Amino acid sequence: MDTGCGLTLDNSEFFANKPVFDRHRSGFVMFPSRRQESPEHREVDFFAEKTKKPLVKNEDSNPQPSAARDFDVNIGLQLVTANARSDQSTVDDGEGEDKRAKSELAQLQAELERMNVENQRLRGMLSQVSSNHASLKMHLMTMMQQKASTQEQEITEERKANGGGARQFLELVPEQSNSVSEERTVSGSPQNNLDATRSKRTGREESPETESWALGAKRLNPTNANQQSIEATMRKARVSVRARSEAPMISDGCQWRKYGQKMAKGNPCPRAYYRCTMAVGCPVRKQVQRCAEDRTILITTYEGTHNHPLPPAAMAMASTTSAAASMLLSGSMPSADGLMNPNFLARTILPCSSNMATISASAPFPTVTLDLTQSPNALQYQRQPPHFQVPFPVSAPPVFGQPLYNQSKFSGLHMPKSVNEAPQLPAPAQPSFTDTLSAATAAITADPNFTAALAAAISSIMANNGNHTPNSNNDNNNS
DNA sequence: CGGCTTTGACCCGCGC
DNA sequence: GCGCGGGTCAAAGCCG
Repeated sequence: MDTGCGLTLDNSEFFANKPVFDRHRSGFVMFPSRRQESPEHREVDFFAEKTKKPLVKNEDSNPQPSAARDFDVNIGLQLVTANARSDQSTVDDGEGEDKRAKSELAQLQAELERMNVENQRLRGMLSQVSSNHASLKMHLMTMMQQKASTQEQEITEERKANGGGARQFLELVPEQSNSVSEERTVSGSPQNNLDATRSKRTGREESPETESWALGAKRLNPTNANQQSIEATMRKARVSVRARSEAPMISDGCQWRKYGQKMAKGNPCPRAYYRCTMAVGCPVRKQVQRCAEDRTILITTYEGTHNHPLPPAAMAMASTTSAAASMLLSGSMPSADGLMNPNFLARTILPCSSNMATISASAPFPTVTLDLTQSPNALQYQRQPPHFQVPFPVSAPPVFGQPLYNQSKFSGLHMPKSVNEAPQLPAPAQPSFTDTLSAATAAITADPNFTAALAAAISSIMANNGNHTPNSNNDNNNS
């Protein structure tokens, strides 16, 4: 099935490195024969690597002048071919033919095995890096929050002094962002209470950390309460992914357990509720539902942040949703940085998506909708009124991994544009290229979410590399 | 037998 | 206060 946006939504084939814990089952009534079908063939492997390519690739047959070749770590292939040539020179053509073929086969198999090991190792490293980044991100968000309050205070003071300018600045802040910000900072909000009670109800399955997250905002000192509140909002922030698929669920590399199903009003298709079971007490949940108007569209809504290391296959989606959630939150901040981010978010989160990302800060949960369907009218089906939309035309070709890399690589250069586009920012007039580059670099290094998107990109690159240049990894490039 | 799905019941917030 | 809808629970049953 072609999604038209480069996502492999074909149910037929998964990559050999697909994690063993990927064992989803369908939950839709509209597929009554699901039990009889192989689960692996009934789900969309959203971020999985594409089908295997032949081990030996003729590198000269399709030269790629693009930046993609920068990631071709070519070594093993030449060794193999060199050996083959060496064999050819020393072995007679007649009886040695089979021998040579077997030798080549053995070499290739050994090479393949080595590649797989190396691949796993790199994926593990990526997983660890991403895990570290997640904790750093939380820390950074706390600091950003503090900075925001400081800025708000300064703005208020400036407003007292100047009047007009600051007022204009504040009026440019989308209305909803205030409410979201409020939601994030007011620890005693009804939503927090709701989640607290829900955590109590689900305490049997939730970790003490999760419970303390929900209840802590009430008891802890202001600083901790702030962080707890941020974490609470991080959990509440939702990322909705719309993808065209006939499969009942997208495979994102995580392990999910279905805990409920409901008929939602206005939609003949039931909504299924899943909980992440990769770690005890992981707060991440997701809802899967088909679009009422177009049942080929699968809407998957993620909520929360994983509290455990993720397998590489899950990294892309998790990083994307995490980045979307955190950017959404930072975008709701009443600071200049916050306003800049939604635009950057839209360009960065899923730059390979062919249409647009919609950021909805509407109650009760701020939601980012990543529309991966090709239909230009896809967004019209959204029931929630978008309070501000960030349409971003993407020129990336319809391949998931590589455009992500490209976009991630260059999205930093978009940043200054975004900065300049943000009307509330007094950007310097016509900055020089050096300034632009510096700003881009600063933005890249300063934006915590870029790294998440980058992690997703790297993951995709690794997936792609495994396909394009299976021989391109060797021990010389381990570092 | 453990883990999963199914599904009716329950809880809670919200609007009237 | 009541009804509705969303979200979750938990017992029962299924499956490997």
